[in-house]
Amino acid sequence: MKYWLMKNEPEDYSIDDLKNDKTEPWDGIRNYQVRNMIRDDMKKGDHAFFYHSNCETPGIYGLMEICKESYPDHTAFNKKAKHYDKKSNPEAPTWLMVDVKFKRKLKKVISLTELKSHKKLSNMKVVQRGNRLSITEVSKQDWLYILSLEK
DNA sequence: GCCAACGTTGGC
DNA sequence: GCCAACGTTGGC
Repeated sequence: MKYWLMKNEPEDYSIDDLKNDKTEPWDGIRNYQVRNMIRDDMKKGDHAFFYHSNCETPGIYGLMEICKESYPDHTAFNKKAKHYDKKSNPEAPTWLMVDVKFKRKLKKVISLTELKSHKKLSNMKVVQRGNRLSITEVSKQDWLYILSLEK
């Protein structure tokens, strides 16, 4: 079982949207590193943090679970979709997505500022300068440590 | 809204 | 295959 941190802009889709929808395809991944990760390493039942990026308080807002392993991201073929990719061929899809299931919101938001203030978490990708991957793996140790900050 | 960091594109 | 130009991400 692995643990992940998945970023999204709340303006686009937030933890509250996921709470309403229960499950949702995590589409729009257009980065090869991230695609390879979800294709090769992400399994049904893995746990993930829902991270809000590009907003007033970037940070971890909730917990979710991977409920469907990677499959073609059809939004890549939709000219009207935000992340349409004209080079992607439906016969051999370049881009993949997984489905996520809402678990719960955190009792309190663990902001990026707070994450950065903990030396123990300095190995996390999300606190490192210049990190632009929208999905990163979180160690079990860090996962548990972050959950302990919720209290 | 600015801009640093980094990925991608494409000319050569 | 190099690398400059360009686009995107995302914190601030």
